[in-house]
Amino acid sequence: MKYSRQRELILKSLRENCIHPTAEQLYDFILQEEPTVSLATVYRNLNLLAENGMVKKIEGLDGTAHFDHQTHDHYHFICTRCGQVFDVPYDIAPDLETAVEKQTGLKVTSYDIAFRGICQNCRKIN
Amino acid sequence: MKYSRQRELILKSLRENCIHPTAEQLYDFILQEEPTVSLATVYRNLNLLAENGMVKKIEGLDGTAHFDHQTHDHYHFICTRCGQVFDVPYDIAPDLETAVEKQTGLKVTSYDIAFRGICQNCRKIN
DNA sequence: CCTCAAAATGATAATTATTACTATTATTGT
DNA sequence: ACAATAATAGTAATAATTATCATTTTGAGG
Repeated sequence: MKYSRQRELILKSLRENCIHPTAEQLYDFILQEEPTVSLATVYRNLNLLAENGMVKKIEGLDGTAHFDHQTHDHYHFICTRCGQVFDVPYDIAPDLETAVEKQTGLKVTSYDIAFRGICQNCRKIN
Repeated sequence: MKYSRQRELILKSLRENCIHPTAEQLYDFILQEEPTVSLATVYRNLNLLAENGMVKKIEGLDGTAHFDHQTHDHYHFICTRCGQVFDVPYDIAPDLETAVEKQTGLKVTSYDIAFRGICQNCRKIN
């Protein structure tokens, strides 16, 4: 994997954006700093970075993929009203790989949990 | 919600298909019995049935939505080689809603776990 | 510091999954 | 049987993502 200015910018931008953005959201953000990057480059690099474990790709929240600069184990909660994504700490359910393997014999290489609900902000409003 | 022959057929077909099919897979299956149903009808009804809790919509496995006739609490494992989806029993991690609420204050209304790995069949082959 | 092969890019076309639209048909309560 | 309402088939439209490809950038070796 060779260096590229664009990839560095994408990674830096993701780290500055703690909202778990989609590729398109991150693209819009990046355009402000560097208006020549291509949407395809953003998609390409986010997937590449995810394959290499440098970022996390989160699927199953709302149909579109989100990206997370935090790579340590943790889960996610999406507010079904405002769409905001929150982190859920790993220790609410640690070591599920082992639990699954014990019960089913299936060897888990990765997994995600997508929690859904209404966040505290939206709950207040209504 | 009025009765419709097509919806009944869709539900019946899903129950006969324990492979957690996508809308399109189920559509192909249904065509053999009833060649006049529309793909749109399959999508419409699967979503409708899911909203009413009669089937489960599974997202986050591989980018496309799968459907499950089993409505009781359980999780899923997808083989990243052959794409087959397996059930994972609920008791490997029960009552996560409460765990999340205790730790974060967020009220969970639903959640899914998508486990990934290589299934036992694929493991044998390679 | 040149050269060149490999990798990355931007721009856009293509694909895939899903939803929207609309005229027609089926269902159901009266 | 009638009318109101919901559902359908068929297709167009949309949204998200990936593929393509000509051009540019990177980095290792002479």
